[in-house]
Parts: sequence; structure tokens; C-alpha cells
Amino acid sequence: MSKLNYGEVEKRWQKYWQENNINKTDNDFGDSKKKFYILDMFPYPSGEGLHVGHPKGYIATDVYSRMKKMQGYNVLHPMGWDAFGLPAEQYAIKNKINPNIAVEKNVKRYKEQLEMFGLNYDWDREINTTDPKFYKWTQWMFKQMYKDGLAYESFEPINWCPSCKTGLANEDLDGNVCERCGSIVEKKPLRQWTIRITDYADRLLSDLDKLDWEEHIKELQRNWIGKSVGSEIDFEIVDASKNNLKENKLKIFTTRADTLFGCTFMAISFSLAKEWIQNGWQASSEIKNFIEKLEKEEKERTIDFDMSKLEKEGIDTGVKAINPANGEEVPIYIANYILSDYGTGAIMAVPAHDERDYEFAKKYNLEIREIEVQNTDEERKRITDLVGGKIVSKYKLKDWVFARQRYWGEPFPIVFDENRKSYAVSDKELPVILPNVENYEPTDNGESPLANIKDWVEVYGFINGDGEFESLPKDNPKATKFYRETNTMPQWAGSSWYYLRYIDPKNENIFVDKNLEKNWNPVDFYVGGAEHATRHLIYARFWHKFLFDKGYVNYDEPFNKLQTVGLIMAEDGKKMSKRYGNVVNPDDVVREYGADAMRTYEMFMGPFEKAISWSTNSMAGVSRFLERVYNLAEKVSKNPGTDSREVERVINESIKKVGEDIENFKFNTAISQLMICLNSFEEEIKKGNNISKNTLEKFIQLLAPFAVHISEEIWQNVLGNNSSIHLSSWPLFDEEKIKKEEIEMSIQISGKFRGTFIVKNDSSDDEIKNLIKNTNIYKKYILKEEEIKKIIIVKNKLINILI
RNA sequence: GCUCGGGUGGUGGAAUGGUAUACACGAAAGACUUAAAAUCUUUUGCCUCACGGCUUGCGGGUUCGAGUCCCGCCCCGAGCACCA
Repeated sequence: MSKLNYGEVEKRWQKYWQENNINKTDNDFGDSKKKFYILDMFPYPSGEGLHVGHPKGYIATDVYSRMKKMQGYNVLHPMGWDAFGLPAEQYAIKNKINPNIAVEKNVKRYKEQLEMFGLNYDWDREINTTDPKFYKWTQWMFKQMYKDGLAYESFEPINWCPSCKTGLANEDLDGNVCERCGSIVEKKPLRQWTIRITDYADRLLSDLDKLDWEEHIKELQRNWIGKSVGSEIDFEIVDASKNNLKENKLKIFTTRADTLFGCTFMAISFSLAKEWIQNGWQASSEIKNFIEKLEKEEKERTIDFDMSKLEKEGIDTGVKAINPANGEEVPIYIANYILSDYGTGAIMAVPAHDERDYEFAKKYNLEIREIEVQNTDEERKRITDLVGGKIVSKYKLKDWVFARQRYWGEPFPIVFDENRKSYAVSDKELPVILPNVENYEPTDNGESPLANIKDWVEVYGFINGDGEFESLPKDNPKATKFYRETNTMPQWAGSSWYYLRYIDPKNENIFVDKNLEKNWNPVDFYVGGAEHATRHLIYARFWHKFLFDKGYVNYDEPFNKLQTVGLIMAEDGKKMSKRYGNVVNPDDVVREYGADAMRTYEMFMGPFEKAISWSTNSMAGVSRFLERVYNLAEKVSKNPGTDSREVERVINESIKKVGEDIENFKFNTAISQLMICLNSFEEEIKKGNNISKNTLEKFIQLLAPFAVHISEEIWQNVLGNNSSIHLSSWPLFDEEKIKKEEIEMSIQISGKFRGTFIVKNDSSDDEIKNLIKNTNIYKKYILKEEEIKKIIIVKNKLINILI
């Protein structure tokens, strides 16, 4: 037998494909060519290279896109690099090299590995978020948001990671811990750029309904957005001015306005109490200490802290307010279970109808008043109207903290004048290039390392008629001094719109031509990790909707269909990690078994979306399968003539099944069908039956999306075709030929399986009723015909005789 | 606590309400070989010598027929979580 030299075969065909441009995607929509845009979440090119788990999604999109191309679609299947962000910067700090150089090196390594797997990306469309030609448009889009008031400067306390030394968005946290380094984050007041993503909360929520995404991912987004509809109601504060309170009303948010008559006290968060103090409220030292204590406790909470187990604590402010429903005076407490960043930071407490309020009331001996409630929307509306409140929606989603006090990110297209008033820079000034610095180290004071580069920070120019900054030489009499924004954008910026750039990657005038965008968008199929559900996928949807509202894109959702990838775990069931020393290196696998075996195995190992452990044994099994295919091909490559009936049936069945399964991302059963098909071919040969070259060709075509190199080798060098199999047309099947001539029907007696008998395909019920009488099973179980109560026949499947 | 998944052989898994365990891995036996590897052949859910019986986390239900549908539990995974 002839063992293939994988390395040689793979290199030879990869070279051939490149020379013959078979992976190019043109923008030709002239004829009736249907388009298909299939996209991978682009990787962050880390210094460690890929392990066998990383390419699983890329292989899947590769398989899918190859079938679609063979089916006549114009397919866009691009790849690029999400290369801004902390790891590259940390690597740069450690090794004292420019992150640009590290990124370039890592990209090269990643690309080599991806090419090793024979992936069909059109590298002419490659993008990189750190390329100034790319981030020019990230800056330009931010500028549009700035001009629309959607991006604004804020000075609120935000999440601060003391180890990464940067502010973070809620999406960057796991509980109270920095998602990247695991440090407990602090609240730190910091000047920030913030984006009003909450303006889009309702649309982000309701438009989920039109997306063809896995339900659990939609659910994650719904939870993250966390909409609740409730009422805002004002309670009048008794003697507000005597208490030196600025406001004479306390606004609360409740989803249970119907319980308003059961309110016996109120509770506010410690931060609201702090605000009162700042505005002149004379709190006792006891209260001040309590506030300090709560603040300290909040800071010290770690990721596994269970808020619901926290013992309720509070202190009476001595201030009272009036329940607008019944005019009663109720005390106001400061309580540790009131969140400062949700609702209004103040609640009406109804101990009889809320567990938390009940617990609190029990502890502090407050009245628990049972009332009759009608838990309906109508009642809530009625009560809200009665007390002059209003129905509002609240969200858990917070505005997007968009600035990082780090070096390796997109600079903002913003300058400030001497009075710290901000201006967008004019389009002429874009891109604002990230300058080289001596030192990439972040600082403790919340300033970016860029702040130290005086030459870069201080710029001279004027504000033009559009209210935008334009630079001038320093000595120009019209020039005045401005200061650049020194924060940089978060890593999520570039990935929020990168998929648009693949469509028109070299356009210098606009980030994407609107006509091309209309032809290619939306992304038909998006494949990537589920961990992005509440980060990238929310940001990108928001960003896209903004571009849609401004008229730059034609569709209001970017990703029509989303499919998540299941992780590949190590053979020991743990996550692959250097730490455990259980990483399987794809270079080794490809060297030993070939890229095709690895590709095919990763698609065969189980359902695509499920996490599964790597198994070198199973992988070797797939490799054997491919060897058998090659041997069979050599054996029958010259066979003319016709196929046996069974060969004809199994190839038609396989064409149908493999096509449908790839379409549905059920690669494991597609491959199992190819195995069934091969088994059947070998069986037929043993019986002395013929398999024609023509049939074999179809089989190899079905295999081609998976085993891209071997199938090309067989197609051209064994079967003698002289153009690429990947440019051939996907075979068609004949439904009639899939039918078997004879069917094995099962016999049930009173619902119990008793055996089978053979009948002609599509036999009529009467024929079956007659035939069954001759079977041994019938004779054994049916003693008298009069016993039969009923006969159920399911065509070509079974007969059930009830006695 | 809430939400979403999932529970099928020794293992990964397959199954429009219609013969559960396809396909593969592993294991066992055999052929070839001086031998091993590779390859090929056969067996392989459980109980039973067998006839036969049992089996899709547990308990009910609907149905001629349930892994699949309905109700109630248990367990595992993921996400959210004092969200008023």
C-alpha cells in the first residue's frame, strides 16, 4: 500500500492554490451569483501560538465556505488580527520592545499556522486593528459618536484595576475581579470617555428577536441588558431644610408599586447618604462611621462573594419621609443591601412583600404590615398615577467606559484647549498616530504613559468653522496651544466594526463603500466563542446600530446567524494550558498525521458547539479512514461502467446527508456518513461489484471540504482532473435512487418489538397485511385471527398488531 | 435564588414520536509475520449456559408505540445574582 507523504502533498497543493488564486474573493455580483459572508471571530495573536483547540472554529468555517463555493455562492471568508490590548503591551514592557514589533512577529507565526491547516482565507483582505490605516476609521467613528453627544466625558467613580492600572468597563469584570488579571477592582473617580450604550438598550434587547442566534446566547444578552419596568415615585422629605438637605424629595424606583400601601420604612444606599453629607446634611459620627464601614466592605468583596448571604445591616438617618399613598411618615434608613448604581439608590421598603425588607425589618423591629395586593400591571399603573409617579424602564446595562489609561490602544481623535474644553480633530488630522515611547509602563495616577510625551501631547493649531481642531506650525500667528487626549481606546473598539472593513479593506475615502456593504452584509454566519456574548457581541451590535442610524450601513444588525464553538479540552479533561503541561501542539499533529486528519478529526470529535476532550487515538482513527479512501481511489480510479444498485443508493444518500449536515454545522454526522459510504464501497468491492470512477469522484468531492489536500491529490493525480477540486461543482443527488428496493419492516405485537420482515419499498397496507401472515412471528404470536383488535401500519417502517 | 443548556455502552457520540446504542475509539480473539508494528477478519450494552428478560438520571402521565411530548423530582455544566 502507498502511504502518503502528507508534508509533501500539503505543501505542493498549498503552493498550487496560491499560484492559481483559488482563494480570492471578488466583488462581482453581476450575474445571479448568490453571496455568502461567513466570518470567524478574529484572533488576538498572542506570543504562544495556537494549540489544537484554537483552529476548530476556523476549520468549521473553512469546511462550510468550501461547500458554499462549490455550490456556486460568491463567498467572503476573511481573516485578520485583533492586536491592540494588554497582553502585547505587557510583553513589550517585559522585553523592552515596541509592541508593534511583537505583534508583527506573532501575526507572522499565527498566519503560518493557519496556512498549515490549508484554510482558504483570502489574505488580500487581511486587516489588523493596530494598522493606522485601520484605526483611522475607529477614530473617525468615535468622532461621529462624540459629535452626536453619544460619547461624553465623565468623572464618575469607575472600576479601576490596581494591577493593570487602568479603568475598566463592567463587561471587563468577573464579579468584582478584573477579567484579565484577577485583581480585585476598586472604585476610583476618574476622568473618562464614556459611550451612551444605554440609549440603545431597548433596541439591543428587542432586536434579539429577529436574530438567528442560539437561544442561550440571546438569553445571556437579555440578562446582561437586564431590563425591568417599574415606577419612579417621589416621597416628600419631612423638614428637608431643617435637616440641611438639598432636595426635599426622595425618588425611589420600584417594580411593585402595587405594594406602596405596605411601605413602612425607606432605605438608601451609603453613596446616596454620602451625597447628602457633601450637600450639607449634618450626620452624626455614628452614621459617618457606618457609611465608611460599608464603603470599605464593598471594596473588599471578591469574586466568590455571595451578596444574598450578606447579613442585612442599617442605621436610622433620623430623617423621615411621607408615603404619598397614605400620608404616613416613614423613617429613612441607610442599608447595606441597597445598590448605589441601580435604580435611584433608594427604595421604599415593604417588609410584608419583599424578603430582603422583611429580614431588615425583623432585625430592626420595624413594622411589617400585611396588605391586600393585586400583583398586576394595571394595579401598578393605577397606584403610580395616583401618587403622581411615572412608569420607567431601568437596565442593568451601564454606559460603556471607553477609555484606558494604557499605551497600546487607539489614541482618541480629541484635543483640549487651555480651559480643558474638548474638540474633535478634523478629518484631515486622522489618523492620530500612536507615538513611540521610551517606556510603556502604566502609571498609578490614572494617567496614560502617553501623557509624558510632551512633543506629542502639545499641539498647535486652531478651531475651524466646523468646530474641529486643525493643526498649524507652532510659529503661525493663528496657532494656539492644545493638548491631546492621552487615554487610549479599549481593546473592544476595533473589534466592534472590523467585519465591515473586510468588505472594502483598502478604501481610503470611507471605511466601507456603501454599495459593497449592501451587497455583502449582513454577515450570514458568524462563528466564535461564547465568552464574547456579553462583551464583543453587545458592543458590535450597538456600534453597528449607530452606523446604521447615521446612514453608513444598510442593515441594523451585523450578524444574522451566530454559532458558538465548543472548547477542545486536553486529554485529561482539563483546559489546555501551559500551566498543566497538557497542551497539544498542532504542528506536531500535522507533522505526524497530516493537516487533513487533524481537520477531519476536529470536525468529527463531537457536536460542534460542545466542549470535548482531545483524543489522539480517535484522531489516528480518522487518519486511517483517509488512508483507506486513498487506497480505494487508487484501486477504482480506472473503472468505467455502471455502479451496483447499492453503490448508486449509498452515494446519493451521502450527497444528501453530507450537504445537509454541513449546512447545519453537524460535521460529526457528515463525516460518519462518509465513513458509512466508504465502508459500503469496500463491501461492494469484496462482493465483486463495480464502483465507477464517476461515483468515486462524487465521493471525493464530498470529502474535499474536510480533507482539502488529500482530496485534491486524488482528484488531480489519481483521477486525472486538471483543475482544482475546490472549484468543482458540488454533486447533486437523485431522491429516487436513495430509496431501497426492499425494506426491512419491524413487527410489533401489541406495541412490543418481535422481529422484522422484508417487503418491497412502498408496499401498500393490504400487501403487508397479506405478507405478514406468512411470517413465523405472526404464526407464533397470533393464534386466532379474531383476536386482532387493530393493525397499525407505518409505511416502510413497521406494523403493529394489537391483540 | 433566577435563566439557559445537558444527563444514552468501557470512551466520544447517533437517533423527523416508529427495530435505542449509527459512526468512531478502546478491548478481546484470529489471519499475515521468525517477531513486532502496520494491515485485514470476527466479536463487543447489561443479566442468563440457554429460552428469554432488562436498558436512554429517578417517579408519574399522554400514546398502538416515548431517549424524543407533558407533569413532578435528582444530578452536572454555564451565565446572572441583595437589580428593589
